[in-house]
Amino acid sequence: MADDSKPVYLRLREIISASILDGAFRDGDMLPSVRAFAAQQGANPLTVAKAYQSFQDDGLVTVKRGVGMFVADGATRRLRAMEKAHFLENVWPPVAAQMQRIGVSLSDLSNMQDA
Amino acid sequence: MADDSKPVYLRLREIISASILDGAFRDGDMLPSVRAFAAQQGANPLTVAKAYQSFQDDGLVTVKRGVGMFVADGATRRLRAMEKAHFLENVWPPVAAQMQRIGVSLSDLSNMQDA
DNA sequence: CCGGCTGTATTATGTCACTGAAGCAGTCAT
DNA sequence: ATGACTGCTTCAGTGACATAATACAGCCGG
Repeated sequence: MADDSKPVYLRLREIISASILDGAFRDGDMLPSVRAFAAQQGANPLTVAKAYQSFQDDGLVTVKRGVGMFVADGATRRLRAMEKAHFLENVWPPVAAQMQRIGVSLSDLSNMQDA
Repeated sequence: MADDSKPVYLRLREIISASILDGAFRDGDMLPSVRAFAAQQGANPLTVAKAYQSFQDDGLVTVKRGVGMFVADGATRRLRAMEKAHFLENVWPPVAAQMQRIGVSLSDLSNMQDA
């Protein structure tokens, strides 16, 4: 996440995912066109298309060929559930293990957020 | 961490790092030889060497050419400090951001650990 | 219809990280 | 000196990733 060392198309995917979850794009909204988003992000249109591809594979966006790509109905909710499951199964366990090794507790982190 | 999608040499580095932090190797101990560790992990000796390289770049292991590699003095403490700083600066912020997006709180995670 | 927008497919090219194989070089016990 | 261990250097192969130019296919407002 926000890791510049990762492939561009994955970074783009995360940008879009975060935008949907944050409410910048809601169900039914049209996403930026492949060419427009590519220009905005300084990337290649094909790379953007590859990022969009993963979303339509999951049925999170519907494609109206010749018109644009739209956030599917219920996609926000489903995306949040998918990301949540992925987080709890694949992200959190190793993070928790690392925290134990380096001596960081959950209460340390909650105190951080207060600051 | 424990992510099979990451490069082998980084996975090896994490195995070694965890071993040191967990006390399997203490300051002054000799690490497994490049060839031995490679055979044990089913990796290429050069790949192991690349993992070890990152440790000597940080001064955490001292190299006695022709003899072996040894955990440097105070390396355990320094490694823990380095990993802790890296975690707080680079790992935790995006994780916290993602948690907020998907609706997972710290208390949810602490309840998980109880189970 | 037509021009301009949309996404998609094809092909080619360049770059770079990762991995691997073989051999060189230093240390030490014998 | 020899042999067995150590780490290290050099060369090469593979595949993923990103970019590019070009062309095609569907939609829509004029």
